[in-house]
Amino acid sequence: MFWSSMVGTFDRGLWSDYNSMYSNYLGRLPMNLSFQDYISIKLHQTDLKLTSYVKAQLQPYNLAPEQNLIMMLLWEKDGMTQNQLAHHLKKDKTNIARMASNLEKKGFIKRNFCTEDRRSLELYLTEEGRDLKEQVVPVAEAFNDAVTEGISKEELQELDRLLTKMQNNIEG
Amino acid sequence: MFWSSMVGTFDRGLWSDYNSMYSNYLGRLPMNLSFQDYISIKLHQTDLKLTSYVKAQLQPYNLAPEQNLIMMLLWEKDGMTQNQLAHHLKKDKTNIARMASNLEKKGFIKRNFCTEDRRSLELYLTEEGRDLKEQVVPVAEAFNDAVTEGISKEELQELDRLLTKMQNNIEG
DNA sequence: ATCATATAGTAGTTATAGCAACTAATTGAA
DNA sequence: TTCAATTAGTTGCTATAACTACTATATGAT
Repeated sequence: MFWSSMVGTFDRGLWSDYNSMYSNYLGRLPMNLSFQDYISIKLHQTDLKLTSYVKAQLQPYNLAPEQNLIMMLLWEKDGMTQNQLAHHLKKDKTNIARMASNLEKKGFIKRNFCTEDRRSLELYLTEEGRDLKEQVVPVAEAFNDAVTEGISKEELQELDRLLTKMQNNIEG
Repeated sequence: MFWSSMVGTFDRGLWSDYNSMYSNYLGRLPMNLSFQDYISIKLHQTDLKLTSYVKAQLQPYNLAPEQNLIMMLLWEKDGMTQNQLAHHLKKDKTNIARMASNLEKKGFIKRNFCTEDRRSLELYLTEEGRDLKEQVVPVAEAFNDAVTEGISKEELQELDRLLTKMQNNIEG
């Protein structure tokens, strides 16, 4: 995201021209602000980088990143409805519906209407989807280890706290 | 993003059932892990929340969040090429091309081929695009203030440092 | 000067994200 | 019991993001 809170610019003006490393390949352009100085942009770019990385890691298993989140939940307990998944993942139901539809097309899950509430769709793993767990969970753990390498539990808690605060700041 | 580094789960098992607040509306589902315990997911959700917030703030001005980033750069200096913008914003050139095309359709910019290099497109503000600055910059500043409220410079620097570390961790 | 290579931009595809509008099923209140 | 309101899911739309493949222009080596 953007504009949020400059970091590392305390000694220079907002639009200072310090960023000479860009001038190299931007040529005649007088460099102004580096958008990395805004914490929201940095946050956004970090998220994109992590997503892009894990996407590449999961590619061999024919799983997209967010599709994998659904699989992670189903590996723990399948039979969840799309609505329940939406609550767990804090996502719009339309996204869940489309991701579940794609997972079904790939043959990893089946969707059955719930007998108690015929509006609801329960998601169940297929054999193929169940087998995937053995291969994908290690990838997920390796990703986790890689991202947090050299970051202490205390630092992670602080990071979590600051992210929570930013979220709360724009709530209500 | 996901699976990255649990926070706040040091006293309970990975798949513990502590999260009773979900049990309320998830009904018969035995709650397992809360995905917020993974810092990458938290990061992703925070980013989405900030994006969604600023999107709503910019809606009255007919500017989408990332379109506004381009405008922010052009308000500082217009005449930049799409390629230069891509470097500044660290985005794929295809994204810049489509966003610039949309900004042109909205009448905020004009795209002219560069005379020295006829492959390049230089983006120039229209009167309408230039006038937008007066209205949108305060919105951006208000967003920045809101997000970082109650967060010290030192905390922002620490946040920036940890995000940088996570990015570096998955590089090369 | 010519031709291989590199660069700027476009178009197509897939995936995510959220909004509005819609259908079908359920629930709840009069 | 009946009808309004709610809920689960789908479809369509817009925006972002990154990949591939493509065109047109520049550049550089010979």
